[in-house]
Amino acid sequence: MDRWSRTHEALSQAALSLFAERGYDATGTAQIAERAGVSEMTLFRHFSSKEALLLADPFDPLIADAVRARPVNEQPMRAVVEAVREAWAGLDAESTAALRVRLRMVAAASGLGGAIERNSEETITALIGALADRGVATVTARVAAKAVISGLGVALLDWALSENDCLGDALGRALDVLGGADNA
Amino acid sequence: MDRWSRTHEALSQAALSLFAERGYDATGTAQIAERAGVSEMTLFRHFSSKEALLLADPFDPLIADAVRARPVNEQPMRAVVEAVREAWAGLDAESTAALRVRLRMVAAASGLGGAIERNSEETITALIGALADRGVATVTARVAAKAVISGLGVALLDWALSENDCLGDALGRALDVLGGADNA
DNA sequence: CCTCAATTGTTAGTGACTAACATTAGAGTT
DNA sequence: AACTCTAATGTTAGTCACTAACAATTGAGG
Repeated sequence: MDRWSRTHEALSQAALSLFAERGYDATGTAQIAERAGVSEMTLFRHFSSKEALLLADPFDPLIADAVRARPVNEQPMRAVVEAVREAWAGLDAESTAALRVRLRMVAAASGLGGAIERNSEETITALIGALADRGVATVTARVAAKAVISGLGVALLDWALSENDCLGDALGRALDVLGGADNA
Repeated sequence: MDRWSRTHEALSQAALSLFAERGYDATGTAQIAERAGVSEMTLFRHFSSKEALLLADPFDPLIADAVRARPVNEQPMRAVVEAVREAWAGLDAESTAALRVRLRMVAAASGLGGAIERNSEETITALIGALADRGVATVTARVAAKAVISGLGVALLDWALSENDCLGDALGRALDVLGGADNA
């Protein structure tokens, strides 16, 4: 663990604890830097924005590999949907709980609409690449990737706010909708 | 045309002309207010943000009505997709050209990713309402509406940057993908 | 011990956006 | 024409995320 990783971790910890205590909006970047024992400038060298401290890409880039494993002649939307379904199947209880905490903060904060997609750029890019490998046109790939991730973001927020719902079920329902299933 | 509408129009005009001259990023809200002959405070009373000056809801709320006109047992995604297709069919050449200009500014500016969806909240809300009237679950409705609008935003940006492409064709291809067609 | 590059600190600033309160314009009434 | 009352605007002073330029420091390898 080099110096960079240490401060990176310290900043993340400081941010999450402060967000939990006072809420996202009421927490300033200066306070986060102070608790991490670091200057504010350093904070922005490690995280491009304040919201990046809360949403450090919870989505997994292994989704792209799952897309590549789908049947070649499958429709783009369905391929992405099924890939996401498989990729999210193996998520332990601990990560799930942590994700829920983070997403609840997103929901509680004002002005964080679309924050999930904004911080899923890497995942979207990976998805586009995987679809391109299947011979899908670039525009088509971008449309499908963005649509699925955006829809998924809505479902994730809804799940995080609900109390007794299983993540797998919530995602499954959303993916059914996105894939064109007949959910009325 | 009352006073409110006049300043509203003046602000919109001032903003668009300045964006065209110096670009979005290089234009400050103070300059816009000055050219409109108005204080900066008034600007924010008329437009909730700087980007709202560029993206004053180009999407039509009549999309919701088109959803209501779709067959009741149609899948949510397909219903929304087809409704959008119909709603955008009647768009004159002038509006199309103006839309292209605006979207090119969006593409040129930095930090305006997701700006389209952010300013389509009303359309999304309307879509959700229309889907709810069909008996679709609220989560399902939100997922479908958000996914379609997000995917559509990507297609719109791509169309705006391309030179010789017909808007109807571009939208049609995107909607096919979103609806689950077999576009490889 | 020295060097050099990576990492961090300092300072000063920009620009979008907000709050509280004073001021004006303008349509309707008498 | 004077009067009123509300919508609309102005003023001031501020907050806060984020950036640029440059100086200082840490730490690993020679």
